[in-house]
Amino acid sequence: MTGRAGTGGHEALALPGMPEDPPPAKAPPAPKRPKHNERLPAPSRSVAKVAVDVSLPHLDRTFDYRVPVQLDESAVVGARVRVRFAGRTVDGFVLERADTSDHDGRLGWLDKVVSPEPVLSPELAALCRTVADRYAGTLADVLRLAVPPRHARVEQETPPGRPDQPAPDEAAPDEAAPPAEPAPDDEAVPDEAVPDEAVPDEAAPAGGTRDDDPGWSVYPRGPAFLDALARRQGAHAVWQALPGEDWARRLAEAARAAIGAGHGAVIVVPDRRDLDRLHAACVDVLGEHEVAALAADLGPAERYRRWLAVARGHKRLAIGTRAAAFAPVHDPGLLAIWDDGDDSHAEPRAPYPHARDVLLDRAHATGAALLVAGTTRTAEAEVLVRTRWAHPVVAERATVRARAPRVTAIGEDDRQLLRDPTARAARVPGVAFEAARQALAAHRPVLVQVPRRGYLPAVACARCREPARCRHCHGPLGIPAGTEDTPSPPTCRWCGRPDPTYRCPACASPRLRATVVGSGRTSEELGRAFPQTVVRTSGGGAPILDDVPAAPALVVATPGAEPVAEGGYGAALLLDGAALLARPELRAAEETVRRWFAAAALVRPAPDGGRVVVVAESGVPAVQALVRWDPAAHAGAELDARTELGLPPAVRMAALDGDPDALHGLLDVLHLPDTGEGEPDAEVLGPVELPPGTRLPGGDERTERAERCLVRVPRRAGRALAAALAAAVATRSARRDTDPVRVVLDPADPL
DNA sequence: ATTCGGACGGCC
DNA sequence: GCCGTCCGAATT
Repeated sequence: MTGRAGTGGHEALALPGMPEDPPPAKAPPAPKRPKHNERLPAPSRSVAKVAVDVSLPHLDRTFDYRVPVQLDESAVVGARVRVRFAGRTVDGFVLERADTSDHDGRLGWLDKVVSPEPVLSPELAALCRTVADRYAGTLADVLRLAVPPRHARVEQETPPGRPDQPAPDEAAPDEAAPPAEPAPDDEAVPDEAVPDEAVPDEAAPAGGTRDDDPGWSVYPRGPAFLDALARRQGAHAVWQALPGEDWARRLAEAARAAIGAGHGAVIVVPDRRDLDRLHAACVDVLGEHEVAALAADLGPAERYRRWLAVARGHKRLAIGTRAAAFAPVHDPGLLAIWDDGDDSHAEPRAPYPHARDVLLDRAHATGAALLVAGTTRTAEAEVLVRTRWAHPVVAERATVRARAPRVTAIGEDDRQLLRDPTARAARVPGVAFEAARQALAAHRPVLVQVPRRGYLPAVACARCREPARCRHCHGPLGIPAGTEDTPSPPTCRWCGRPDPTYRCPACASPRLRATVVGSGRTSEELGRAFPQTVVRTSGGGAPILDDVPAAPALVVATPGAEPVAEGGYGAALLLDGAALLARPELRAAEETVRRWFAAAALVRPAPDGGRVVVVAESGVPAVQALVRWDPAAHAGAELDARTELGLPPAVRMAALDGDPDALHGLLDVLHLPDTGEGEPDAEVLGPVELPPGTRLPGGDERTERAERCLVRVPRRAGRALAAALAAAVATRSARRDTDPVRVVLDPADPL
């Protein structure tokens, strides 16, 4: 009220001299704002539905703003804008223009169009929404992963309508690109998928061979897959590349099939090294002007420049590391991922999407073909095959036998039986020395794959093999780098305390042995055994080599850093397999197989003398898979084992990490999906303690006690689980229960 | 009667 | 998350 006595408040409204339509109560006829400050709404479609850059789970929806006439032209769908939100100015994207709003209250004005560049197409927005939902995350978080930061100068370099290369059909296919069917919620991707007529079982009508891509003809379904690409039939394939395969070229050829038919293509690889190789192949097959290589380490300007070229339709093939799964390729006909078992395909930022699953969702939404490729097959890819959502593209056994090296397994027992003096003295058994000797004699390089980096990183009891653990914090003991003459005492890798008087708690032996031996010592050992031979080291601290010449050399490499050898390696030695397989992780076997095959695939075929020696018991399935070169069978066995144990991907899981109170708070408001069909749809496992020092997102300080709960549901309930978790997280966030709980769906390693 | 502050709801 | 509002308790 004003200075007047309050008793007559209501009558005051009736007093003469008031404005016709006064704002309620407070009515001093204050000096009017001048007219030029007023904003008028755009004549039509004056409502903009905006995705605001606010990652609060309970605010994960669009908000409507009034478009002023001045911004009518520039506030296009997909444009970056600035709006007032909760009293602050925030960034956002226009998702839609509409005539009306569902919002009852007054709409705020769209403050500013940062740029009229339509960076967030409806297709990309829909994909991000789907990914957010699948991972129980927010759209804002996914948009930050999918759309790189703007670089204004780059945007100005080339006007949007003027591609530097003639871009045929620039306008038409863009508009013709919209998603096929909006996926009904319950029959989405392979959880519940129905088989489709993706790749015909017979070879294509044209015959078994495409003269332009003879490389794919080695695989019985290969040519049919390329034909399906050319016809945009939405083929889904799981491809196991043969040893020695020029996979990069095959992928480039697949992209050419899609692009030749007027569509786009996306290919995702694990790292920069693979990207460089793929880029060279794509330029070779398709020419420079079609290819955009997207990598996170380019720097903001170059990153945005290339991304923009894709978004504007100037480049139809986007290749890159995991974020490229979102690359705004128009009308994609092919979506491919190479080596989907590599853990760098998993995004480390919330909501932790995996590139393979992003592409899967995208294939579903757009009707594009999906190609999940690798030398080996993951259990996840096996699910696609087994549900008949995807067809396997694999070579016949005879072809495999002709291309694969000969594999010999040497177990610990074998070593002792052989009474091999070298074997007892060193980690490298005599059979391996012999294979290496032969290869070097044939003037071929020898690949020596050593796990992890460093020098004796982990140790165990020499008598009973019990892993040596810190007496203080139970972290793993390791031996820091030192010299052979003056060895350092074992030291905890978590807390850093040395323990010079270690005794095994199980058997009291003071003696220790290495369980994982780094490349340094192996290099020394082999160097001594072949004194006249050059030793090259790749990875594990040393620079990574891309390739090595066809000349005698010992090439010591860590997994993922194996150089390609010109003409192939004469032999490969895979050391310390037992230690790899013995790890407790869910993916220990799968990962070991993946590393072994990656190295062995670089070796010459058996008929040309190529040999692989793997130090591991020959009876274990992983070794069998390598000996028989049957990665698909191993994936099948792996999936069977996980089905038996109720582990992903046979089931869907969510990991919930947080301090005990926060976890309880979340579980209290979590309504787990339950269809009431007898068996329980969801199980909560745990909580278990997480290792000390586990960082939680948003946790300012190190949480004292971090625990993990696992929620397990049948695959068909995966979406419902994500929805339930998203709702629970939203409830908590609306209540300002802000203690961090990290929700990870399909965690790489739930154990 | 007036001021201050913490809780809570809404955010277009 | 942050702002604004509302209400109760402390303060004048």
